[in-house]
Amino acid sequence: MARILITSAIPYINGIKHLGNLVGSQLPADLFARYNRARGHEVMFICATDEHGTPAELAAAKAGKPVAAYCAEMHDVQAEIARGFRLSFDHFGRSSSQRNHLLTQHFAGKLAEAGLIREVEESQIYSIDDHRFLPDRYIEGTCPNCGYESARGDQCDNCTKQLDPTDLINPHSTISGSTNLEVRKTKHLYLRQRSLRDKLEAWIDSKKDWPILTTSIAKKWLNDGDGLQDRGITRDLHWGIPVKKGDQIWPGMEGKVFYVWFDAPIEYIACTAEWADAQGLPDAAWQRWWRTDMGAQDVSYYQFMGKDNVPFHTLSFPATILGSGEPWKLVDYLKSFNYLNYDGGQFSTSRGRGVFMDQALSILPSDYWRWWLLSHAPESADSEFTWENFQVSVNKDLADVLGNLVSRVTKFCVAKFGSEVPSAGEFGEQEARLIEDLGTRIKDYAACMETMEVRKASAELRAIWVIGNEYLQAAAPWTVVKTDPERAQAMIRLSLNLIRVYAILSAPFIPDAAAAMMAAMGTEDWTWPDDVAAAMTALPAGHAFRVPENLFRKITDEERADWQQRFAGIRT
RNA sequence: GGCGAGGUAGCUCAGUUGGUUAGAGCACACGACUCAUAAUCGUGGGGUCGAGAGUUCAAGUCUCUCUCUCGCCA
Repeated sequence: MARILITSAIPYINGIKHLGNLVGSQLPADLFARYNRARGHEVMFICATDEHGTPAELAAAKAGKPVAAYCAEMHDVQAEIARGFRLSFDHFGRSSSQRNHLLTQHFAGKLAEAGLIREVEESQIYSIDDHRFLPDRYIEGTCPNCGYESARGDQCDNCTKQLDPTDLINPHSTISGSTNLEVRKTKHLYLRQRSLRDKLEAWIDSKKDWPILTTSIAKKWLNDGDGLQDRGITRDLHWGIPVKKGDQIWPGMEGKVFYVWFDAPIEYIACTAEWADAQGLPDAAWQRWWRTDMGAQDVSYYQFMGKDNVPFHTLSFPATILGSGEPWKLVDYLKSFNYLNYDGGQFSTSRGRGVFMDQALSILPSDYWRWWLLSHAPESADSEFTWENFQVSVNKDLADVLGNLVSRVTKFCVAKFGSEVPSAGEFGEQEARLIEDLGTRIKDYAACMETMEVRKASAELRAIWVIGNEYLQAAAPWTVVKTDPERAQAMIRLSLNLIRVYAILSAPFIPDAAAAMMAAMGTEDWTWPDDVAAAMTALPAGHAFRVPENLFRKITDEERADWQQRFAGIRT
C-alpha cells in the first residue's frame, strides 16, 4: 500500500468557478484520489479556498460585507458546490485559517534566517479616499503618449506603451473613482529567488517524467530575459496574514500582510493540519504527510492545476520550501491542464460566459458533467465544450452504452428467472473469452489511471462497457433461453456480476451511478477486480438484486437548444 | 513586435525514439438482433495529416519559409 498525497490548485474565493476551472484541477485530482483509494492506497486529498488579496476585499465591499464574513460565506458556498460535484476532499480548508497564518509566518521567518529575504523601499500610489495603496491595475488615467483616457497604471491598452502610474494624466482610483491620490514611500519584503535559481533548475531538470507543458513553462521563467526575478511577498493590505518573522514582530513591517501568492500554496500544508485538527488528531498525523523527517519519506505527492498556475508551483512555492532549509515534502509529479473553451470562445468569469458550477448542477446531476469533462479534459491542448458534443456524449456513452446495459440485464433476468442471481448452467468458452479480454482491458485502464492520462482512461473505461454489450449480443441469452435455459442462466449470472465490476471500475468517474449500480446488486463489496474470474462469481447464485431506476436520462434536443441559449450571454 | 502552443476524416480528438494500406468515438449508409432507456452488435464509405520546399531508402512524425488560430509577454 502506497501513501499518496494529492492537492488541487485552490480556487479563489470571490465567486463561483466555471467548468473550465473545475476540469483543470479539482476534478482530475478527485478522479486520481478516488482511483487510488479504490486500489487500497492511503490517500490524503487536499483542497481549500484562496481567500486573501485585493479582489477579495473589493468583492466583499461590493457585497456590503466585512471581508472575513464574506469569505466565510463564500467558502461555504464553494464547499457545498464541491460536495455537489462529489469532490472527495479529505479536507476543504481555508487559506485564512489560523494554521496557515502560523505556518506562513514560520516559513517567512526561516527564509529570513537563511538570508533569503531583503527589504526594499519603493514608491507607490496611495488613494487617500480609499485608504489603501493601489496596485497598478486599480489605477487609470489618460495616457501621456496617445491621450487614451482609460490607460492603466502599468500600461496603456490603446498604444500598448508601458507606463509608470506616476506618468498618467488625471490618474484616478478604479475602486472609488477618487482623484485624491499621492505617491507614498512604502517598504516591502522580497524573496531572493535569484539566489535559488540554480537549485530550482537542478530540481526541475531532475523531473524527467513531467509533461512538456509543465517543464517548458518553468524553464521559460528560469531563463527568459534576465532569468528568475526576486519576488515581492508582502502587500499594504488589511486582509491577509500579518507579516511576522516566525512568532516575532518584523520591525518596519507593521500593518502589512503577506502577498496572496506567498501564503496560498503554504495552505496545502496548513490545510492538512486543519484536517488533523478537525479529526482531533495530533500534529504528527499531518506531519507524516509533509515532513520527510517525520514519516513522509515514503509519500508520493501529486499536484493538479491549470497551466496558469504552473510557475507558482514549479518555482515560487518550491523556492519557499527549499529556501526554508527544512525537510518539507516537495511535489513529485505535477499534472497541469490547458484551458477548456466554451462554444467557440473562452469561458469568462467577468463576462459570465459559459456554465458555472452551480448552474451545471441545477440542470443535470454531477455524473453527467464529470463524465463529459473528464473524457474531454484539456490535457495535450486546449479543448472545447459544445452543447451538441455534450448531449451526444452523455446520451451515447452514459445512457446507451452503460445505462442501457444495466437495464437490459436486470430486466431480462427478472422477467425470465426472477430477482435472484440464477444458479443453473456453467460458464463456457464465450465467458472465458470475455473474462480474458476484461482482464487485459482492466490492466490498460489501470495503467492510464496511474499515469493520470485522463482522456485515455475514460476511453478505456468506455471500451470496457462496450465489451459487455458485445458479449450479450453474441451470447444472445434471449434466444438461448428458449432452447437451453440453464445456459442462459449462466450468461445472466455473469452479466449481473459484470454490473458490479463496472460499478467498481466506473466509480472514480461517475461515483453516484456506481453507487446506484452497487446498491442494485445488493452488495458492498468494492474489491478491485484484480482477479476477473473470481470477480465474476462475487455475486453467488441465489443472491438478491433489484432493477435500478434508469441510471442516466437522455438530454433532449429542446433542452440542448434551451441551455445553449441560456448560457451564451451574461450571467446576472 | 517578441515568445509559446497549435492547425490530422463532417464534429471532438489519438498518433510513442521518422518505417508496412494514417487511427478512435460520434455523425452517416447498409445489415443483424429484439432482452433493453427506438437501446445493442456488425460491416462500410469518408482524410493529398494548413501551404510550399528540403533532409532521408522512408516524414503526420526532422529542418526552413509562408499562412491561419489561440494564448502569454513587452
